[in-house]
Amino acid sequence: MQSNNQNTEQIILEAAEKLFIEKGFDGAKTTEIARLAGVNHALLHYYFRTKENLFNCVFEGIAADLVGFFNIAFEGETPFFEKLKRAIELHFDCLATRIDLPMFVLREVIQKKERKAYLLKQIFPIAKRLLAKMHSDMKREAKKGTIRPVKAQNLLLNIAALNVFAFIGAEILFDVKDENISDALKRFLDDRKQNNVNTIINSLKL
Amino acid sequence: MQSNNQNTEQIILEAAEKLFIEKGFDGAKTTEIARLAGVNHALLHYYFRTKENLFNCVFEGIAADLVGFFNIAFEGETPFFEKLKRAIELHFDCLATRIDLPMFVLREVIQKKERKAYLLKQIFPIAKRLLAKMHSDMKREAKKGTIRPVKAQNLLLNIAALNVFAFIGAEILFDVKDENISDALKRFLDDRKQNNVNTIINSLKL
DNA sequence: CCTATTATTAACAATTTTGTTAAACAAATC
DNA sequence: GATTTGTTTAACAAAATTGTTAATAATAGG
Repeated sequence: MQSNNQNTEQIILEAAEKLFIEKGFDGAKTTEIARLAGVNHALLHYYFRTKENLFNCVFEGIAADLVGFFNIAFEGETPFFEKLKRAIELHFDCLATRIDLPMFVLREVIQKKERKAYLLKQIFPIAKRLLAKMHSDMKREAKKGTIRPVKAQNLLLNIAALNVFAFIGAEILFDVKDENISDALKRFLDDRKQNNVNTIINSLKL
Repeated sequence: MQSNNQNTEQIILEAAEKLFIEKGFDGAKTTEIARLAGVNHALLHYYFRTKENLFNCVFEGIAADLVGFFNIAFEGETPFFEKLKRAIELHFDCLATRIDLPMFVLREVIQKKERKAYLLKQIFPIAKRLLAKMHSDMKREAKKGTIRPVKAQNLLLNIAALNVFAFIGAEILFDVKDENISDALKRFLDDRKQNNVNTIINSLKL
């Protein structure tokens, strides 16, 4: 079953991604990754040189996705609360595509300061732009008297907290391995999504 | 510098706690724990037999603390919003005593299903009682028309999300190693604490 | 003070883990 | 078809990691 192909690299990457997400950098072993990928473990080193390197390939891809999720929202000229609702739901849906990504990134970022530095460097310019946009929108609304005076930073953190924690909670309360997204889990996430929108919006409304 | 004492066990436990929290079960090595404790690494096995065992001693202590934090709140006959405010602040303050505990427990619980089972078994009866109390209080308030109709489960999750994420955020945005709780971090946490109370209460108020 | 018990260490050992190397194998190029 | 280039494997090796054991040091009890 030797593939002798360009996509061997991809197969290793996919196995690595699965195990790194499941067990973390320290918990996942290169031998196990190779075994899961169905290749000799020397091949893993042939393609990626070191475990660290392989991990970074996985991590940077995921981090880029996750960072991008913040980029989409808060553009356009729809009314504020509509825009806010859309942003929260969009962010939630992005996270929902792989339930275990948020916890993976948090875990690895908090554990190793180089990764933290890497992520912050990615996030900072995006967050700054987003916060500026939110701030100006919120100032306008506050002047109109339609929302409470809340700092944009706090609103953003509230959204992140509620959305991210939905998936952390899901990992604690349900079995999220593999593709078995049970009905109970689906209901839980739907419920949390709606709750998050309502909680944020109601907390702002006057 | 041989202590030859009863407290050697305690010294090892403290070193283990520090490294397990910092690096996780897989990342922390028993040799390093012994070195940090200043003892021969055979002694670690003499007292705790296995790494797994040592970890459980650390973990169960911390988990018990963390679980207990939910137990204090929502008793007494003060007005609902006062009670709620007090509960949120108390929970926040408990977590604040060791900023890195929430992430530690989440990480380990999500990674190993035995630990998850252990924690859930601890949490379930407490959460059930708490939710029942919240539910009856909230029903009364809803009837009075002082709060929106929100499920107690969602309110509890919202509080947990906002409070826990304050410390996860702190770990990402600040350097939380050791005891150097910087002024900036202190301000951040104070700000988040107040924000969390306001967000929750405003999201409920009609 | 002698003995039994407990605490501690040095030395060892099995296994795991990451990584290398040289050789086999396949594919493409000339 | 020979040569070159890139892919894959088996075998090896060093270091790390967890754990054991037997001998030594300290302590307590009689």
